[in-house]
Amino acid sequence: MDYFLNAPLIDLEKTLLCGQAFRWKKIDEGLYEGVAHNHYLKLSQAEDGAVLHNICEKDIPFWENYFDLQTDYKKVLEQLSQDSIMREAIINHGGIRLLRQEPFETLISFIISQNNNIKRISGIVERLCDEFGEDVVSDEGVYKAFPTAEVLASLEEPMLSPIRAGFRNRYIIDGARKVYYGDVKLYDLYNLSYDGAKAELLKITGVGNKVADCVLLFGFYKMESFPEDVWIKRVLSEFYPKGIPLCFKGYEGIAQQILFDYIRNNSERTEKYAKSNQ
DNA sequence: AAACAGGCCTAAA
DNA sequence: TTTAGGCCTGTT
Repeated sequence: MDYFLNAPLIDLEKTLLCGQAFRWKKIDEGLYEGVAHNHYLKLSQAEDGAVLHNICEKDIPFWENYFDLQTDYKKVLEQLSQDSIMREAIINHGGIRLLRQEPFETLISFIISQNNNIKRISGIVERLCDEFGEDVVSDEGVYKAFPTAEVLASLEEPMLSPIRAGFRNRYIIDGARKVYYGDVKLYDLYNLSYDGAKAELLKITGVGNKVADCVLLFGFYKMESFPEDVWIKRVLSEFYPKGIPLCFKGYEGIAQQILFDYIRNNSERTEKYAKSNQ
């Protein structure tokens, strides 16, 4: 069945391709496909929503959660709009929704993301899945799931060389092993505070402040996480030298995504930072 | 060709 | 505790 996902304001192009997730592909105008949490999906942009093509009825709750339907984006944007710079950013970049991603996939993906660009990150993730992921069979064909911690924990560094992640290979293996052997109880982090969960993630070699914040935001939906990468640092120094406004409170992560896209794309005020690579 | 990419590790003060 | 240099690979 095709299912209309009621997601007010959603912009699939931005939501799926802005760099919060790395397994979605644009296959035609307004049409995308990808794999998330072992579920394949093809979907297309609609007015205030998306059409999920040929899905099982039992998967509806899964996708509603993945696309963060429990968050009222109209209300959130109204709150964020109390800030004038954000109000301007929202005009063209307010259609981004946070995706509620799988924690282990998020962890490894953002380990890979460091000192890297979205295009290459996507390529590395794709090769990682092709090499080590299990099959996900769909009506459209056979796709690959993101590899499990168990599989990645069993690898030695040279075995990862085909994915061309370079110096990140040892980080990937360290992360997988710490998760698989319970040194970091990844799936308990849902129940910890932001600070507590972050301290756990920082035990992993290759996970620093920024990667941890991304994992907390995209993998554990801790909305107060505000990952500060080089782009956001430009936003902060240019627009918010005294810190981010109070009206971001509770939704710092959504604000971050909007500002990230704002400074990288289509912003007259920020075109001096024209992105070189994507 | 040289710099840079949604950073982090390590060594050294 | 903070800071500089280096890092795989790929692109411009």
